[in-house]
Amino acid sequence: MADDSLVVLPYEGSFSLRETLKSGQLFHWEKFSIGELDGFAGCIGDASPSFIAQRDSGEVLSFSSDRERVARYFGLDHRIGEIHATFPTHDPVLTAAIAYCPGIRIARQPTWECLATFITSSLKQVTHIRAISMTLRQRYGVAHRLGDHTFYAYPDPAALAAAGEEALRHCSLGYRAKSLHLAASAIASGAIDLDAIEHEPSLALARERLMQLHGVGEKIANCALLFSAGQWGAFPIDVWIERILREHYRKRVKGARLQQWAVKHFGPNAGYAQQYLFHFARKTL
DNA sequence: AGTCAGGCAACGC
DNA sequence: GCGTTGCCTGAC
Repeated sequence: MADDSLVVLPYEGSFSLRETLKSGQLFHWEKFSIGELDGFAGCIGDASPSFIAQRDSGEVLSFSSDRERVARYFGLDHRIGEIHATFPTHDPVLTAAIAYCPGIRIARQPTWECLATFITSSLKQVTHIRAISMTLRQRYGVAHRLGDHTFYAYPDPAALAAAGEEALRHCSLGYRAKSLHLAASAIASGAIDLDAIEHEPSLALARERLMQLHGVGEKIANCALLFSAGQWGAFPIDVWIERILREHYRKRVKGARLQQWAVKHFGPNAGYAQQYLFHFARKTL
C-alpha cells in the first residue's frame, strides 16, 4: 500500500480533519507523513492502515485504493447543508458553536471498535482512552506495517473474549474489564448481533438492544449508535453537554427528561448538533 | 494526599 | 421515578 498513489477526495461544505480527530470520537489515529505530506494514519476495522491528509487549501488526500473506505469513515459524503437545514432556526448557541468549528464531522466507525472503545471510556479522559485503545490493539490486534511503522487493528470480539477478563484488567481497564469482556463474549458467541443492531432502523430499539450489555447505559449506547451506525438522532449526554445545556439553555432537568428535550429541540439530526456543541463546550466553558 | 474525570449498576427510598 | 454510592486508574 505504501507505493499506492495519493488522490484527492471530494467533499461538500466544511471539513477539518484535525478538529474531527480531536472531537472525542476517534482515539487511535497517529501523525504520519508521506514524503512532504503530513497527515495521519490508522487502521479502519481490520483493513490495512489508511492514510489521510489535509492541505492548508482544504484539499483532502488518501491512497487511491482506499479512497472509498476513508471517505465513508470520515463522513466526506455527508450533505452538511441539508443537515444544518434541520436544526432549529433561532438558536444562537448552536449557531455560535457551528461558527466556532464548522469542520467537525460525525465519523462512521466500524461498530465493534466504536462500541468497545466507548465501553472503556467511562470516567476516563481522552489521553487515557487513547492509551487503552493502543494497548488493546498492540496486545490483541492484528499488526500491519505502513512504511517503517506498525499499526494495529482493533482486536475483534473473539480475540478479547479469548483474552479473558483478568488479562484485560491488566490493560488499565479496572472495573471496565468485566464489561468489555462480557460484551466481547456476547458478540463472539452470537448472543448479541451487532450487525443487526447497526442496521436496525429504529433508534429506540437499537439502543434498547445495546443497553442489554453490562456496562452499556444511555450515554455509551448513544455514542456507539451516533458514531458507528449513522443514527444521527442519537444524542449522547455527557458532563460537557449537560453543562452547556444547563448554562446556555437553562435546562435544569437531567437524564431521560433532558434527552427528550434535546431531541425535540434539535430535531432529527440532534446528534450532529451535539457534536458541535460538545466541542464548543469543551473549549469555552 | 486528596480529588476528580467525557458512566454504570445496584441499592435505598 | 429519583437520588446515592462504589468502582479501577492516572493526572493534577
